[in-house]
Amino acid sequence: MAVQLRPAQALRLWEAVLLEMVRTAEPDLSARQMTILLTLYLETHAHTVRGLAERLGVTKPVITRALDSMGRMGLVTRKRDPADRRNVLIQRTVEGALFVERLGDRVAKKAAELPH
Amino acid sequence: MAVQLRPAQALRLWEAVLLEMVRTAEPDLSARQMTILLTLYLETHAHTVRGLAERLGVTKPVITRALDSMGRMGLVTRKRDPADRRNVLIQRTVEGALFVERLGDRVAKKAAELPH
DNA sequence: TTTAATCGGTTCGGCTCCGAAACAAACAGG
DNA sequence: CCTGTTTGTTTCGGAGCCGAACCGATTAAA
Repeated sequence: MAVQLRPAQALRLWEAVLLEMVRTAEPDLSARQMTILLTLYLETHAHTVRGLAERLGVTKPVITRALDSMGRMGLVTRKRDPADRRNVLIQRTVEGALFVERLGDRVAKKAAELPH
Repeated sequence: MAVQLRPAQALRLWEAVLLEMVRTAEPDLSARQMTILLTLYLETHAHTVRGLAERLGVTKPVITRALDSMGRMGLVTRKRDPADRRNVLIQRTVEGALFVERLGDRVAKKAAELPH
């Protein structure tokens, strides 16, 4: 069964989750950083800087800087591709996986609490 | 009937909507700005700068600047409170309402397209 | 009336981010 | 080799945001 979510409910859900994010402001991720993080943890194949830049429709430095800051937060790691040493493969971390998992739980919880 | 959304589905939904936002990047709103906008359009009572600052847990200049930029985008307007002229009441605009409405439709559409 | 409190806005130095361009390293083909 | 391409990073000037502190206007209290 597909997920039934009316536009008004969607907005309430979006606001509730955003408000909790802004208020707690743990690792404060921008929309771009959050998109990169979710892409990394939901699309399981290997990811490169170039691939992420194309997917998001941004330039390469944006990805490099986002990976820098998320790396400082411990959410991702980088490794040279041994097969083609020009490439950098972005790798997941335990901390990053936990962060994404908490986000999923948070959204699901807010959805369950929505008025009918 | 409450909204049923598993954590894995929630993450897919979040990623899909964020990706579309980043790629189109129309009015590019930060998490704080988006939260303010949704608060204004979902909580129908009158809003002041101070009230919004408390709700989001941020300082007043943050709200002032967010309202400045959203005002330039045509998403909100400000008006002095005639009853207490120290207050500034934030007002909705047609353009802002349309923006919020599009967001709701977008999230609902992505939710309906989610795999089971 | 004078003093204090409240409200939104502005100033300030510091920090982050932006994209275009230049760059170094690594491959590919002749 | 040597030339050209690809990949990720760095540099650069410019723009925007940050919170603490301060400011001017307004209201409330003494």
